[in-house]
Amino acid sequence: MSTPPWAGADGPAARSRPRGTAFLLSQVGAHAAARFAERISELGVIPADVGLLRMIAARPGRSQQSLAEEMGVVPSRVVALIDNLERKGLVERRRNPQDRRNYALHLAEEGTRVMTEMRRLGSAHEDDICAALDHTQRAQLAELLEAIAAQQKLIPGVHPGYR
Amino acid sequence: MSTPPWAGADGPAARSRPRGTAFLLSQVGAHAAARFAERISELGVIPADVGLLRMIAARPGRSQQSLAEEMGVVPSRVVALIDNLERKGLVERRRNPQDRRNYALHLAEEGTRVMTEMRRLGSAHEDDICAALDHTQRAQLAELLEAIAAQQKLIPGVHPGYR
DNA sequence: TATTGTTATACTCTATAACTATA
DNA sequence: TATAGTTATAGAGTATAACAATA
Repeated sequence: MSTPPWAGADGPAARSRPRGTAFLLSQVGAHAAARFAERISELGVIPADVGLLRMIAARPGRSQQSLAEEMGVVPSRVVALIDNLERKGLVERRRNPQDRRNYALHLAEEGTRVMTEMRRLGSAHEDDICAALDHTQRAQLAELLEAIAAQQKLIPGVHPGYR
Repeated sequence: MSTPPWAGADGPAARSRPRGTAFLLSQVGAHAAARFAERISELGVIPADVGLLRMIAARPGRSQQSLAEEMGVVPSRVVALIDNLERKGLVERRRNPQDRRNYALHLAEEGTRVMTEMRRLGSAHEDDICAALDHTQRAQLAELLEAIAAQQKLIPGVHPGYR
């Protein structure tokens, strides 16, 4: 790990001033993301897979192209990701008889099962990360973060770090 | 970008429930980290460099080995990072006459100048990220994040994502 | 000629392990 | 024999661009 400049110096003098909020945000955020990745690894998926599965579940039959656009990645990246999910039996590529150029992507049965597991893990993750806060504080934190997210024009549900 | 499962589904029904706090944390945190990396790129350094410079500034004369341990990376990784900083004239490798196996690392003049710039950028970054919040809210956010960081046993100033 | 998906290629990042020089 | 640092190598991840099939 490295220490960004806004982290405060190492000496006792510097320790006394409050650590930067932006640094704390990115430190705690990275920790949360790492812990989540750890958790879902037991399902054999990576964070990018989680996003793909959710996008397919939300709109079954969509094409790889549309996923690439929404994820902000190049189509060839989606090929590899879907290859993986298909090999694990989580997703099915079905030929579209109307337009045989693209695939209609669907969750396989195992994919649906994994999605259920992911929701369970997501809840546990939430409780783990917020264990230090009571119900009121969690709501407070969420409110503050949502204010930042809105002002920074972050798209709800889209995670710039998970590709 | 992908959407983790705790992000809420895409449909209107799912939109209605509050987005997970853990997701928001990692989303906003990743955004903050990316913006910071963007900012410091004008200085020609990456986040890992920033950490190295700070560690060297805090304890001049230390060895590459000690940096590797504190960063939690392999020594060969430090070689490349210091190579870069030396090539840019930010850091000097000085032979230790007592033990000619290791180097004593010091900031070069340019390195000190860059550190000053980094502090300036760090302040601007802080104001940018927290622009949506007033002074009281920033303190509140910092308090909540510090509670999480402490409970999760995060080491102050050590960023798991910046290596 | 345009579009979807795939493959080939190359580039970056990083870890492992062998190696050099010093002790 | 042990330690600090370096280099060589290989592997993962990912983007670019050429390509095949279909429209």
